[in-house]
Amino acid sequence: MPRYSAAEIEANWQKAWDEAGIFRAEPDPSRPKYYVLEMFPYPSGRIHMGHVRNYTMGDVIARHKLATGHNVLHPMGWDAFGMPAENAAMASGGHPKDWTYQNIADMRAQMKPLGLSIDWSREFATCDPEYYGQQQALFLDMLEAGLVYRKNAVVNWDPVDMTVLANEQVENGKGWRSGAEVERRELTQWFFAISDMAEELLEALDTLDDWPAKVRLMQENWIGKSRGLQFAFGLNDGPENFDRIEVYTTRPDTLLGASFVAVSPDHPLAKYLEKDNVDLAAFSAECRKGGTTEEALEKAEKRGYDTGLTVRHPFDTSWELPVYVANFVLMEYGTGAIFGCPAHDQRDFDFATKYGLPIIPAFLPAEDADPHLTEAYVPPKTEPVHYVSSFAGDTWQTGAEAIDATIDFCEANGVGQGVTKYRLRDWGLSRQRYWGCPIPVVHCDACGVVPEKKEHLPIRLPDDVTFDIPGNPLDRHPTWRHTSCPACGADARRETDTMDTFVDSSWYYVRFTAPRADTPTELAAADYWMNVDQYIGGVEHAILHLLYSRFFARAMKVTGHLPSSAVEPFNALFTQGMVTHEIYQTKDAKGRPVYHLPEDVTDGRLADGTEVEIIPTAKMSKSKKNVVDPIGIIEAYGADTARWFVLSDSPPERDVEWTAAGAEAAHKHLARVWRIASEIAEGVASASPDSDDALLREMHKAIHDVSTGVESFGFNAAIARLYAFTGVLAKSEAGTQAKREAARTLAQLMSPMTPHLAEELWHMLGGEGLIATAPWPVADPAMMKDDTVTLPVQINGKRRTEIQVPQDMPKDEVEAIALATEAVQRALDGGQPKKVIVVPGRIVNVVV
RNA sequence: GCGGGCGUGAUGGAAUGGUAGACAUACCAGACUUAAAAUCUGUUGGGCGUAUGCCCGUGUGGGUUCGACUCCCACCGCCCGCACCA
Repeated sequence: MPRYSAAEIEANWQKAWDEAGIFRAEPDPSRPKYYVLEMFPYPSGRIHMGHVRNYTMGDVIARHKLATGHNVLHPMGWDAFGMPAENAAMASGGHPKDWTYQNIADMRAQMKPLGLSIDWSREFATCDPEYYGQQQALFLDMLEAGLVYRKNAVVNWDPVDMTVLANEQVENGKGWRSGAEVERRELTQWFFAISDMAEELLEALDTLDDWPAKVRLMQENWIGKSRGLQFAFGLNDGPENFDRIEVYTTRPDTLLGASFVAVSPDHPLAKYLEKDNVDLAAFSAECRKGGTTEEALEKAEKRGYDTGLTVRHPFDTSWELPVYVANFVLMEYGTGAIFGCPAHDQRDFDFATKYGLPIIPAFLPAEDADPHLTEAYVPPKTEPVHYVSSFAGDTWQTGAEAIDATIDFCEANGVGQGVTKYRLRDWGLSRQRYWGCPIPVVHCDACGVVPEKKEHLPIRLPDDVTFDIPGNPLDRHPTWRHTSCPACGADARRETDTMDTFVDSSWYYVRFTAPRADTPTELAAADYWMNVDQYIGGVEHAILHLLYSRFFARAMKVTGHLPSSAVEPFNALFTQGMVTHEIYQTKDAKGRPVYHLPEDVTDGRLADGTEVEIIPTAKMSKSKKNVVDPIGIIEAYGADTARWFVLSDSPPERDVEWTAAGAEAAHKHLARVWRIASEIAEGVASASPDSDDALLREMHKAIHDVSTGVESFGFNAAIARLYAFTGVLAKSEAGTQAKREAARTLAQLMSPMTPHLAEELWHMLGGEGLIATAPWPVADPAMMKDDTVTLPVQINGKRRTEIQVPQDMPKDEVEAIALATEAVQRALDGGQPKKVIVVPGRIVNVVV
């Protein structure tokens, strides 16, 4: 008997699928549609195990849906703009375009052997002019709809990548890509008006039942809704045009505990005062350059500069409070100014202690509590406390009640308004880079900023650029920026900024529904295919990409590029875990760690016998040398083995540890299935198909459990059931006919995970056509049950014995049998049970 | 600091409130073999016992329940996200 040869099988069946065109997706009203999408890859040049896991999961869903009669759309493309291409060009002198397209070709070639059920006819890269030209059209429509605007703003400047970053792209004060300390610069930039949709984006999170709660929560926190009071303190003897300081607070109930007002160094008042005050200028400069990293903030002292100015308390104009410029007040949030209440905020308490400011409690735990606090008193908002003076009758209130009462009181007395604020800021999309989608506008001396005409699109990137000096090559290109004004025809300059690459990935999922359309989208196609039914990707995109996409789906509805029925882009989201591996480490002469590749380590030793230290497990990374290359695995064992392994053992949302032993075992199992099926196929069909109840039962259980597992991302449990079924099949004494049936079902159940092997088995066992399009088997609940069932019998909740009873025996008969058992009789010792619980088909519990 | 999640054999992990440890790995033993590989079979939570069997066991302590890995409370540990957000 020949051995299981994955290489041969896999190439053959990929060809067969290709020729049959079964993964080509076209609208078909006779079948329910199903759009499954994995987050498309950045073309780095090499696929890794994370890709394999991600795409395999999507493929299992897609193939299962195809077999259950759905019209499946399962596309693939390339998130192809971005810095690495430019960095590569700078390092090696090539062109980002060549580098990117070569990488795409390489990665496509590496991906194809995986046998994914992808409609490759819909493939595109975001750097194709056909794609980014449509993105420019979309941009112009958004501009017209007021969803994009230009403003002068303090932005995050990445000094290494020499470009602006969105707030979401700054992590702990560092650029998300370069890791460089982000600087603050004032520039005129383009912004998407995402914050206008803050409330809608927040509210709609509740409708995303099939998203991980964790991701919804992260977005909720990011949007950061808060309700508070905005009001002003009157300023005494302020400079011209400054007669008040607006503040925002979420704890207006602490107003009577106010002891100072502090403004940000970037507040207009501070900036004004700075002009004539060298000390303040120096203080502010110090604050601005201070790092914004976590440690820096933790350690940074809360410092203030006393401006000498005072403000009047809104409820008692004779009550004067000092005005400070303080390093911890952010211009970006609220009004850039706060009032400090040391009694109920630890940071304010520290500040007040340092500068000798009064600490006045607005409320206390009890009427007779000591008002001299040694630290800030901050009870939960739901806990009733005693207010020293109340804005609403009752002096015993919870914080939440007092806040509402205070806002009502202030509004009634014209002191301020209750306002809702969001932490979410508008999305700055301008990037001073070459390898991105050009922003299609023109700067004209006479007309100002003018949108490019749609018939001029795409505004193509010039090919003749150099990367020998830092900065944006578009800026210094000799001719590219020179153009004429679309409005008046005079000489004008093109915008040289390009779009953030997150724009590209914010609408690609719609483009897949009509990838060659000469408008950004085709309404009919979008209407048919959208929304994405199942989206799969890494949790690292929980905020950026997913929030931007949710914004874009709404924006595209406004501009008419999506039907009004569309609301959310992704009905269901699954965030899969990473593929990890042990790290092998030795130390060099100086005690520094040296890492070793998995293939260089055998039984914990290097080839020369040196013992390596095994560091448990971590995400695969080049620097730690714990990367297992999927290509090597596919060559050694075949794609089906790689696919089977990444799905087994660990639940898909958790990390899975790649082990050589596990991969080996996966391959052995597939070879075993192949062997079992071959033997069955070669067996002479017996005239009388001897059935085997145990086999049939296991088969129907497998159908049920695998179907459920595949539908609910329980791939590991589905695979466990398949192992069990295989074991029963191998041992079955049934006639060849019955075994053939069972083996065919096994092949079908395995087909989403190991599609090539499944086709081979199907073919071997005489299945009709392709297994990929064969109807998915249906479990018969009646067949899953045994005629008799083993019931555990508990005495006082502890399992003592078991009984065999017919499946449908009435409760009282089961009870009688249970009571008659030796174990129960012994426990009763002649007495009567206090209680007997019989759960049919489950358990009997006797309480004595 | 705020928010969320997770703690089960040597290991990855199963388990609608109903036989804890499915399935796999690893280990051990056996069959086949001159031998090895491959394959097949069996054992494996801890303890006591010749044995029918008994006791303990899902991070710790308590609670609800006939019955708790599962629900509730407190604590311990680990992981993740956000964070000078007023």
